[in-house]
Amino acid sequence: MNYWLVKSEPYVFSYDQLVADGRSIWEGVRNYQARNNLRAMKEGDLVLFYHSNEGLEVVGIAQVITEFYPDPTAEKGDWSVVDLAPYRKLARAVPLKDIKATPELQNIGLVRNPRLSVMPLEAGEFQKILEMGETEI
DNA sequence: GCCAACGTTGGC
DNA sequence: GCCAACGTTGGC
Repeated sequence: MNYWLVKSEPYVFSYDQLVADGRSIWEGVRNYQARNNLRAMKEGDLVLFYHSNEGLEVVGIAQVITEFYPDPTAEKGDWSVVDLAPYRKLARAVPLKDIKATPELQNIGLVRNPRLSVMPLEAGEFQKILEMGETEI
């Protein structure tokens, strides 16, 4: 089991939209590092869902339901997508400022490389954010 | 709306 | 292959 965090601008695609749709293709990644992270995802992996630009908080957990395949929206280039389904909404959203204020979370991509849209998390980091979100899985 | 950080592009 | 210029992202 691996753990991840993805970012989405909520006015483009929010966690609530994922819940409403039941599942979603995670399309449009055009960054090699983010793509490689997508490709490392395994079915069943859990993915924290972060709202960028607006909200600026981790709002829920998604699950990888289909491992990577070619991005149908890519006209050229070697890009990949996965399919995600909603897993559980956090009881309490975890704001970026709280993450930045938490010593155990100083190494995650949100803090170290704010522009990366798909990033791995250590199990301990994932668990810490769940605790902050008052959520158990 | 600004701007810093980062990634990509393209001229040499 | 280097590096300057440019574009994009995303927090503030």
